[in-house]
Amino acid sequence: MPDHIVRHHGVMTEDGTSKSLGTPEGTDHHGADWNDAFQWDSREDCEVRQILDRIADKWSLLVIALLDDRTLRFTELRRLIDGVSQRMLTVTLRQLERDGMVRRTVYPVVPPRVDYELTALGRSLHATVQALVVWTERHQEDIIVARDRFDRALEPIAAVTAATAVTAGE
Amino acid sequence: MPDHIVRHHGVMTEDGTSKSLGTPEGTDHHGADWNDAFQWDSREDCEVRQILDRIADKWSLLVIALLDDRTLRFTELRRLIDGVSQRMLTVTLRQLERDGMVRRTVYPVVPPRVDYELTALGRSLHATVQALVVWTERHQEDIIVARDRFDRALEPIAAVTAATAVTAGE
DNA sequence: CGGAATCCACGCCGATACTG
DNA sequence: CAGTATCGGCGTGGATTCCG
Repeated sequence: MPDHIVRHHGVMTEDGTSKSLGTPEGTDHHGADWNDAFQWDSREDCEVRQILDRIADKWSLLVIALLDDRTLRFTELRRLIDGVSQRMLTVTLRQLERDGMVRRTVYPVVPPRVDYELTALGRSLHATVQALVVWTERHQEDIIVARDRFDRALEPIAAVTAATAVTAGE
Repeated sequence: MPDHIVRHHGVMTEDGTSKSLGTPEGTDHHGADWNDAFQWDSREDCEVRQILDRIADKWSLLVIALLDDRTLRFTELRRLIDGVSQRMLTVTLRQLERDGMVRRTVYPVVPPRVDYELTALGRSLHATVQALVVWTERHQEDIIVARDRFDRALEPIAAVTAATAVTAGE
């Protein structure tokens, strides 16, 4: 048995909710005691959560990063972002424009020319987003190692499960 | 015509790619000149992008925020996160465990007790994530205002479109 | 060139039932 | 209590077509 899974033995009570293992206040654990510690609002309809879902979007982060300090045309963005479809790029840019992150400029020429650039709000977001990107770059090795450990720890379990099934089946 | 949409008039050429509007180097714009400016890798199979997609996940952010400095049981997390299904919480926690963000501790008691807590890696991520949350909280008003402006600017266009359709139809 | 609109497939996710 | 397994809806997003 890998001891990093079961790291500590409980009191072997039949009640997992026993106070001897923590949980001081019983069931009343989601009242004011966690909320006042500047934890954010967990409600589903919370504005912050909706906004986070939007900016944490798969393509939004890329667009914001690429538009930093330079103006790009639609097709340029399309080329720079590997794997994005025309539809998703359009949708993403519209959302970012709606949220005030991106300014869209249409030139009345033919064929059309449309430029996209970050607004002040978008640039301020970029700084924070960049911090997240930097964190990811600096820790990606740790994450890869953790994944390998996790996956290798799981393989033997799968093997045992298969063997058990065979044994039980015959 | 709202002038904030067409903010600047081009040269009225028939070629939207005209150099007179910018784009100094012509089509060779995605070579080394943008990549060496510490811009991140835009390739779809890039590790950083995959990891970002994961941690920017709808539920992951909440779980990481809630596990900061405290250990929680499965059911506690379930109660604290409004709207999460048992399935998604399980999946999210497994992914976070696999990525080395969360430590899962199983107590061999009946009924089972499972504790979740952040690892050192998870805590370091939390700091960065928190910055993003703080940014969102501080700018949510700006975003709401921007959305209202955008939506109100769009309504008259829709009205004109409908009127035009009626006129053309009769 | 930069979209908008339509169609459709795939995958995510919720609901439900069952297990240890 | 803390899951796993299975099914099914439906939303997301890709491919395609057409337009200004």
